[in-house]
Amino acid sequence: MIRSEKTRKLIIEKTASIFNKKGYTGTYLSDLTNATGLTKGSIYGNFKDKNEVAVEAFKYNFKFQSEQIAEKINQENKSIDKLLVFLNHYRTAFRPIFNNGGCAILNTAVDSDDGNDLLKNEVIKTINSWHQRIVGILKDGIKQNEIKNIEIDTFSFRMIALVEGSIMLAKTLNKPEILLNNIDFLESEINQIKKD
Amino acid sequence: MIRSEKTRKLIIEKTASIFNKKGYTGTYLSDLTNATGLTKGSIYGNFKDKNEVAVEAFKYNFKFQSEQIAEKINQENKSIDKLLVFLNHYRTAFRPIFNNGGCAILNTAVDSDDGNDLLKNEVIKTINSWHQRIVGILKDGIKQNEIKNIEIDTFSFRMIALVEGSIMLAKTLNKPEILLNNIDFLESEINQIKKD
DNA sequence: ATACAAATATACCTTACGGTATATTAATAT
DNA sequence: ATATTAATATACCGTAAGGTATATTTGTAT
Repeated sequence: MIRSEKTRKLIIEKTASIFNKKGYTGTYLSDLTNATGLTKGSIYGNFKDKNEVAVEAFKYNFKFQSEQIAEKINQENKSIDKLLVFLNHYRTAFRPIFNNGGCAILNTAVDSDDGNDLLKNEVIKTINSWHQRIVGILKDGIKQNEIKNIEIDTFSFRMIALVEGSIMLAKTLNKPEILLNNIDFLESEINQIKKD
Repeated sequence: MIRSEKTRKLIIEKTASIFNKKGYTGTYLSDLTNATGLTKGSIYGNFKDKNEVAVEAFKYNFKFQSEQIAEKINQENKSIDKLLVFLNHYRTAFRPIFNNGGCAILNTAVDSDDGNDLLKNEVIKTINSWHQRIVGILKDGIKQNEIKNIEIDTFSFRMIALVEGSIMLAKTLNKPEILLNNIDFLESEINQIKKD
């Protein structure tokens, strides 16, 4: 790895959780230099501007979670099991997620929704790909005759919405059981769409 | 109304949606002076600091919604109908809510979660009172033999979580149907806890 | 060992942030 | 009409924001 790539990586890794916690406007260049031990000159030598760092930080935060989930999902064969594995991920992952400032999608969606188009577009792309991932699993399950013929779009967006809303509540109120209970609920929902 | 009260009201009303859209750090004193037509001196004559304006703006944003809901709820007698009225509120209210920058609870929760304790505590108080409101309706319904003996806390937090998560998704993706579909779902859930 | 390029640091710019002491204006009571 | 108080505006701080031109250092190929 050439030097600049290494530095870019260093900057992204060290600042990702800061952006997630404090948001785009709330994260200052001084936060970036403090966290990395680098100077502004070095950061601007590797990134066009603060916005580019923020976008990369968001991608990193999401990737960090999605890669763990993808790994678990790929170990399962049946669609139902893939969905359950995905859900169960949050039962243990919520602690590190909370420590990292919460769900990056939720945070960045709210943060960028009124302004900052670059970040907003990135969030939209990310949600869509997450959604498509679930849709794919459901479609496959229906094809394989494992899953009933449900409204795929509605079901998958419901899963995402409930997970995101639960993360917000659980983190804000410091009540993890809200998340855990709603995962229980979604699990029972998933078992209900299972064919016999 | 004495002059200062009038001005405080003016400042809160004119800046509430700005705070909701741009967040605490993202809203500058210059935004406040531009929106109100007042000077910094006048604003600081009526508020201790920017934080106090932000807290009042949040309260105003929430009140704006909750008062409409409360009015509708009070017109119903049966617990089930109160819950349905509350949910159905969002079918039409989502447009003005989106134009105002989205759900104030969601936005402010995310915005204040890592830092700004004043705002955060206000959000927590607000969520708790909202939750208690739903809990009260459910308890009453059970007492009156209208509603089955369900897990009140779990059920009410699920409602809130799904509504909040749906608002986030619907607004970010510009797909109101996500919210509407999930309201449909919650409606059917409510009808299921109804005693025959 | 030296020349060259790539990466980083230094020093600085402009702008505007949040906040405040003071001056001015507007309302009120006598 | 005048004195007093309340409300608002003016003019100003100190600080730090985001960003950049230039100097310096570090790595690399010869």
